Amino acid sequence: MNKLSRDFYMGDTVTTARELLGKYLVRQMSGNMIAGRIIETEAYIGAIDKACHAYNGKVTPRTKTLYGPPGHAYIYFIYGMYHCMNVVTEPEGQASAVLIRGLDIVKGFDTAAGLRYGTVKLSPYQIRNISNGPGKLCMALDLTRELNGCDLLGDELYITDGLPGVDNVTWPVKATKRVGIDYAEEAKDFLWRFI
DNA sequence: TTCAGGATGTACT
DNA sequence: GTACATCCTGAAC
Repeated sequence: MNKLSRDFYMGDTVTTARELLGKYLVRQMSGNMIAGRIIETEAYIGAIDKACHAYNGKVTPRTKTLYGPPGHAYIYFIYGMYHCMNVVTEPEGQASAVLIRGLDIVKGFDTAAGLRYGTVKLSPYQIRNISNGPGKLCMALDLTRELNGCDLLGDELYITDGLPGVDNVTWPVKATKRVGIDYAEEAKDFLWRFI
């Protein structure tokens, strides 16, 4: 397993979004580790994307991280109760990021279940829904604003191209329209969502 | 199995 | 005051 390098995040955001599929998001906590395969992403590019919080050079306390150097986590609070996690891409000064929308938990399932539901005994319905959405995966991995701006080349939260004992899986990549952003007008039609 | 409605903090008008 | 990169619950098919 190798951590993805800073260079990986430096390039084009849409390309990075596609390449993040199948990679592993790893969360290290005291004594516990949770890892999940990335199965769904979306690209957000501040300069030209009305859906992005930082569209047209907007800077707010919330979006500040987006302008920072690549390879950092941008975690924000939405709808009053949920978090979403992005990976900051492109060089410092470019407000671009890849939203992680879906994960397949491959390590530390019980720990993730405890964080998300408060129990390790889950119904099939709960197992299916443990991390198949941006808000859900943040609950399962305990991603909060505490980790906003966290360096993905550090030890607490990072992304690798493989894990010991876990087979890499590949499957056809689909590019689709993004969801939940109808207000963004023409930007909602960009094929920037990858499954 | 799908659907409508509510919860709720932050940022922007 | 309004809208938001969401999810869960409960009700109807």
